[in-house]
Amino acid sequence: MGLTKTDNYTERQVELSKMIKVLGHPARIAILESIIKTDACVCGDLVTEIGLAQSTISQHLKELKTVGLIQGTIEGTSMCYCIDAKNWNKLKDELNQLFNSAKCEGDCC
Amino acid sequence: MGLTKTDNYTERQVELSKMIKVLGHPARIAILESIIKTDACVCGDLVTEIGLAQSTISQHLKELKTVGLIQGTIEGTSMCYCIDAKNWNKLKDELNQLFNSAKCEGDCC
DNA sequence: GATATTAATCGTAATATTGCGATATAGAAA
DNA sequence: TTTCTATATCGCAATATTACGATTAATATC
Repeated sequence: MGLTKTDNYTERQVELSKMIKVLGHPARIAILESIIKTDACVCGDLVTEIGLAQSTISQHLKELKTVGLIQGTIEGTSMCYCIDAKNWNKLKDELNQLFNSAKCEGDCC
Repeated sequence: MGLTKTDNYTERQVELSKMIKVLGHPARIAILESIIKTDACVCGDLVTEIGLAQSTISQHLKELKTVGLIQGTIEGTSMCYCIDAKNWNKLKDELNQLFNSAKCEGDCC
C-alpha cells in the first residue's frame, strides 16, 4: 500500500512522526547541520557542500520548510534559510519527553 | 530513484538518520510509547492496542529491533519486547547534541 | 501425538520517496 | 530590453515503504 494509516493514532503521534520522518534522511541532517554551522543563513552553497543536484537540494529544503523546521527569506537574488526556532524547540521538547519517559537504567527483559 | 546516496555524508549522519527514520512512523511511535507505558515488556497486545494486522505490527517491531531501539526475548509462547537501553540513550544523546547545537533564541533570518 | 496459540516470514498491491535533467520564474546586472 | 544568476517546479525512472492475507515455525496444552 505505501499509505500510512493515521486513524489508529493520536494527533500528537501523527504530527510528531511527520516531523521526525523529515529528519530521517542524511541529506536533510546534513542540510540542517550546515545551516546551524554557518549560523548565518545558507542558500545554494548547500549544492556544492553536499553532493546533490540543485533540484534535489531544493526539494529537501522544501520538505524541511513544510514541516516547519526551517524558514526562508529572500536575500536579494538568492534564498536564505535558517532554523525555525519555534518549531525546532517544540520538536526538541517533544523528543525529550519521549526519550525521558523510558526509564532505561538497565534493560528490562 | 528511491535510493538514498550515502557517499556524500559522514558515517555519523548516515547512522543517525537511519535510526531517526525508523522513529518517523506513527505506528512505531505508538509501539514504543506502549512498550514504555506498560514498562514491563509487551508482545502481541500491540495488535489489539494499535489497529494494525499482526504481520504489520511484527514488521514494525522488526525494524525497531534492527536499528537497536528495542530488544526482544522469548517469554514462553510469546515474544517480549522492551526498550534497548544502550541504543536508546545513545540516540537520545545524539539528538540532544543536534538540537542543542542550534542556538535558537530568535529566528536568524 | 494432535491441536491451539503466538509470532515471523513470504508474496503482493498500492503508494511514497529519492534523485535527476529540463524547464520555468523572478530579480539583478548589463 | 536582454541576459545572467539563483531557485523552484515538473516529469520521470528506480527503488523503498506500508499494509495485508496466507503460510510457516515453534512452543503449549490437551
